[in-house]
Amino acid sequence: MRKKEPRGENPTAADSKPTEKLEEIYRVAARLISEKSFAATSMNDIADAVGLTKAGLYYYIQGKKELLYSIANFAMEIIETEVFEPTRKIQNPEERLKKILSYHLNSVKHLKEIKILAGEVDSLAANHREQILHRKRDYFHYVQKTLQELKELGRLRELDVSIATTNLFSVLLAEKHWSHSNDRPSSAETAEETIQFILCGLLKPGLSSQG
Amino acid sequence: MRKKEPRGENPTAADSKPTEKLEEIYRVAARLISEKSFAATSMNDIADAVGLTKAGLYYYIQGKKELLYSIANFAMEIIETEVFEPTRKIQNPEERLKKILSYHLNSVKHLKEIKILAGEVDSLAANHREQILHRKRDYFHYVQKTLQELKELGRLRELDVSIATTNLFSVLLAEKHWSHSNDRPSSAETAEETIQFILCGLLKPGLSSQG
DNA sequence: AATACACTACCGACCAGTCGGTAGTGTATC
DNA sequence: GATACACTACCGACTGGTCGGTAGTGTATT
Repeated sequence: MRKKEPRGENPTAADSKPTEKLEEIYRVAARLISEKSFAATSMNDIADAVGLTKAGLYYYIQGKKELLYSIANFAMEIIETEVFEPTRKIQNPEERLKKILSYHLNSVKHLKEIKILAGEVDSLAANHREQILHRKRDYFHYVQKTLQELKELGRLRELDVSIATTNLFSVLLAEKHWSHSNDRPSSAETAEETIQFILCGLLKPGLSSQG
Repeated sequence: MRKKEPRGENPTAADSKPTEKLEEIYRVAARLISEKSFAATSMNDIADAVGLTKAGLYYYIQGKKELLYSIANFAMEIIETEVFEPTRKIQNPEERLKKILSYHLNSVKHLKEIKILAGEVDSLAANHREQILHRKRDYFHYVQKTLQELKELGRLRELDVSIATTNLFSVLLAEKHWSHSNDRPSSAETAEETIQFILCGLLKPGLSSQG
């Protein structure tokens, strides 16, 4: 049973560098899946959107669930390189938290892929799901640890760190699905307001070193 | 062309429960749809879950989209009777806001149906979608108006009322889909912490009349 | 000639929805 | 009390269509 890979790549490095077309497929599929849902998005939809037939699309990918898994991994890598890596060395937990929020909301241009991470994990095959869940847990605990440090410094108001982290993620990951299709292009100002909303919900007032 | 309605509407019966099965269908379908998604939930899934065949299920409902529409209306009615109606007469906007949050998070036992309201509206037929969106808009504006009143009283921190309302809804509607299946039964304490999180994110510190 | 890329044509499984039928219950007539 | 009809609450079997996925073929470049 051979896998058909578009590149005759080293079988030990399973999915290390995707081609240009493959990245386009990931990007387009992520957009479609996040707009509808995984189940509501057909392979024909994706194929049409990237200018291929379904069979042509299957030249690049192994299956629908494998495509979802690739997108999820892609999204986790974005989080790790654009949020986790640039903030992990910051000593001051308050500054670290601010950077985490800022990078997550501003720098990351791939919120659609991340939205998939949040909502479609259980469409994955069991082993892949476990893998993605593990990486998600790691990120959650990284933020939670930052809040814990803040609490130990007395900067946090009286609250449960676990619940607080959950609430933080609620705002970070929220699609704005209630208000009328308010297509204000989630600007830097909006992000800044959202960051302030989260910070004020967590930190004690008056102590912040305003930046 | 007659509609086939299961309700025999017996006027003599003092204790009639003709829509019992239909309500069970709504409840079960809402659970399934909120756990998977509308597209991923088949009519056979729903039929099995209520102990019918698909044909038997179709005795009670008109179609898949119509079922979704019924659930959405059911959820909107819950919001209106359990959140909107009990709070609309409260004069003090801060107290009104607190009650809105509290009723939404605590009293409402139908968060799954409401989650469908938030996420699956565009699976509806066009006319039904417009109707539901209108009712959602009304609720959004009701909360937004409360924040506007608070702003005019100087109780709100420096923020855009529209963005703030969106952030508020983000927390209210969030499914906790990031952290590991943390099945702490979303208790009253969790709700109270979430309410405090929202309030602190919105209101100026120190002015609140602590209750 | 070999490889990469893309197509047409098709498959079995499953989907939403329909149709004809029927067991059980009530109820009015003989 | 037996017959007749009406109505509720379902079911088995089916249809047209779409799904994910595949086999086999063509073509352009190397």
